[in-house]
Amino acid sequence: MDVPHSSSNAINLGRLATDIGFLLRLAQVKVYERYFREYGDRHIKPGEFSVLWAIAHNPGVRQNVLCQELIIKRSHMTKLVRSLEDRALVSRRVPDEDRRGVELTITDKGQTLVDEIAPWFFAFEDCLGEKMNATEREKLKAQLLKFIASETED
Amino acid sequence: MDVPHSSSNAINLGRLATDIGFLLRLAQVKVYERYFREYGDRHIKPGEFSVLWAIAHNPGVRQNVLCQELIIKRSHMTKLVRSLEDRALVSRRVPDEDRRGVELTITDKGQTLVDEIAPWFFAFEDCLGEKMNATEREKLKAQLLKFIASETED
DNA sequence: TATTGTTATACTCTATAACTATA
DNA sequence: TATAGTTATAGAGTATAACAATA
Repeated sequence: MDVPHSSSNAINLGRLATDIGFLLRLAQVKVYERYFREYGDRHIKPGEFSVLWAIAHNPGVRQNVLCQELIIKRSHMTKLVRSLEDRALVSRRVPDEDRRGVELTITDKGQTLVDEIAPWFFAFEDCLGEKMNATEREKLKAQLLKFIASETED
Repeated sequence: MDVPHSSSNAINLGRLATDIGFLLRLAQVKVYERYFREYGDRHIKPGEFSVLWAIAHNPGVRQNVLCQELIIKRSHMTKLVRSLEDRALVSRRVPDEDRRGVELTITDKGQTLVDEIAPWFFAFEDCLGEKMNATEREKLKAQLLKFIASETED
């Protein structure tokens, strides 16, 4: 198996070069770098968009459910949601049925932003790994989904 | 294709559920969570080990080369290396040939630590995705390597 | 001028724990 | 007691920019 840098570089990473954790980190850093290189001036971060998108597709979703689904810590979600609320992109409502919780709904302004962002956000996704062919990209996604499933509910 | 949470959950993530960037983040978070659940008391973080390991396998490696190979920013590498030096695990030497740089070498104490850590660090790696079979894990690694290569030198 | 490493600052995401309000 | 959310604090890792020393 070909390892990263093996052809162009003097350094020997040994087993680390095929460590799944290491490879996942490299892959994510590459995506992150490219996102900010190409869309850094768009002023929306991947984490923010994922929350906004999830609320848009699940009106009235409870904040706690978002935490579980997107694997974001509660304390961090509080900040993310507040930031979105400060920009009038989402609204919060305390339901009478259970006044401990908060229901989140996207605003018209938020929906307009999602409609504007989603095309290029997912176009970016389609470009990732563009030097692989479509079949290989789908294989990678499928293997990642299996991996995540195998590491869930242990 | 099966998407995460689709069977057990009420929330609809739409296209986000198969977004490569999102999947990479989920996979990495799962690895991170498991590492600290199982090895949190070992007092060595994955990033630290990767630097220590790379120095052990490349005596006299230049700090800047480590930055490029492990994709760690220079300012962050300074802190990482200093932390390792403070624990007497690596030593620094300014070469006469180019006094701008620093050559890194592992100490006897550092080598002893690497010898102690490496077995369980890589055993952890072997356990990741253990519910997938070995062939599928190798496929995932292969696809990740292709992906990283396709996102390098753009 | 360019390169290597350091320092400083800031932001994201993580973790933990204490706290309030509600169930 | 347990749950939902908030607040506070800390740490890792990222980014940027300015800086000194050297090439």
